[in-house]
Amino acid sequence: MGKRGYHHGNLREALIEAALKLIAQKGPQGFTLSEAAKDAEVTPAAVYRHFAGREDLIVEIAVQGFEIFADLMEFAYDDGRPSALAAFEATGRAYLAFARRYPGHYVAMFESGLSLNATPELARAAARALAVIEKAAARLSEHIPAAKRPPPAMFSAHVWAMSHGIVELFARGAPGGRAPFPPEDLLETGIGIYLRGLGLLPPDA
Amino acid sequence: MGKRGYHHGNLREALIEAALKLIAQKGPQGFTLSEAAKDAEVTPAAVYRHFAGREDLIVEIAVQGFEIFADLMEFAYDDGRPSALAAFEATGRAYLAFARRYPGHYVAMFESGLSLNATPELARAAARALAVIEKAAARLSEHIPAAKRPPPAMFSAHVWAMSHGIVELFARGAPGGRAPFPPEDLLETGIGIYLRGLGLLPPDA
DNA sequence: TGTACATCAGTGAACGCGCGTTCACTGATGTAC
DNA sequence: TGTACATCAGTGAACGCGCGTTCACTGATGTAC
Repeated sequence: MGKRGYHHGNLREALIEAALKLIAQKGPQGFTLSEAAKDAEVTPAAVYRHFAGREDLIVEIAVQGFEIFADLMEFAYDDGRPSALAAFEATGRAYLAFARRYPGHYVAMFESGLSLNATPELARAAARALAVIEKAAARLSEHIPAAKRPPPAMFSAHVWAMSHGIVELFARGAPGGRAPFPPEDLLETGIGIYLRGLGLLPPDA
Repeated sequence: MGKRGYHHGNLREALIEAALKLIAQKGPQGFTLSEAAKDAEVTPAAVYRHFAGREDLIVEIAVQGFEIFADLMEFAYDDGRPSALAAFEATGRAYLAFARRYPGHYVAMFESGLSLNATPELARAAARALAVIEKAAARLSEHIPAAKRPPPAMFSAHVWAMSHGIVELFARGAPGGRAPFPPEDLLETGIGIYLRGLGLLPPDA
């Protein structure tokens, strides 16, 4: 990768990677600029060639995270194909896959105490990601008889809450310690039961 | 309360209260011993008359929290009265009420990165609290035909995940920002739909 | 192809700060007589 | 009731540390001629 010589070559990326590792390991508050710099084999002062400061680095990571997150979910949703239900379920799996594969991003996005309006760029990226979840829920809920249909925003809040709860409690080194079941199974069965409650799945599927 | 004079009177309690306030405000990593001491109008060194150190204070708070939490949920569960279903729902409401009324405790318990086995006392308190959730779920799930009954541990994991997700995403100053609905409503409707999916509530209740 | 030079990424020393923790101490409190 | 004394909760100064950030600098790189 060419860290030979005086110039690093790709310090910006190296700092982001180091920060991601640290954030995933010790949480967003435990992360320090100095340690990220050390990981990238560089003086702390060098960080300021690429970022305005500590906060700016975290924001950058959150922005990147929301963009990957939105892309992943959009890809999984695939514009509602082959069916609203299948697309919805794929989106849920993408949520969990993202949390699992990009733990540092996930933490920066949802646990750093960052305001999603910290910068316009961040606000835009976050809005795009959350819109995918809401669209998937809204489209699916059109299949529910209007009389017993919950508001789409409520539907998507339920699904998001269960997904987030499973990630926080069972997909990390979290407090409960050992997960009683694989998080993927928990999410699939949990959402399945929920959808059955809405009449979107047959009662004994 | 008698902070007159040289001796504080009830410094231990005052420190815990200050720490709770700080933890709820800035998260467990943002909390510092020195600031808690200042809040209690005392020198940082005075803390060491009552706690072995920073970690010990957090553990103490988590233990207290799990004990209040377990008591609240046991009271709400009321040994399964008047029915397994009603008791289960009351327990869920107690979960949310606890998170709302004791935010500092909740954060210390579930977001401080503390191992629940940090001390035997903590392990015991946590186990008692989690056992209430599991018992409520197990008793309720006896009403499901054995063939389509999920394992009780999975049932309670779902419910816990949705409760925790709602707390984290919508009941705090959290990322989503404004909650789309009151958290209490979200939990009630979400769990309601889930229970309907299990056949524990009539399809159109 | 070779040389002069502008650019700018990273250095290294320094700053002020607040942290957790220790230590010898002091003086208010409560008990024994 | 009054005095002597032991207890021990809180003080205040000090420590070493790592933090985020600044600054003048240096020297590798790449371009212009």
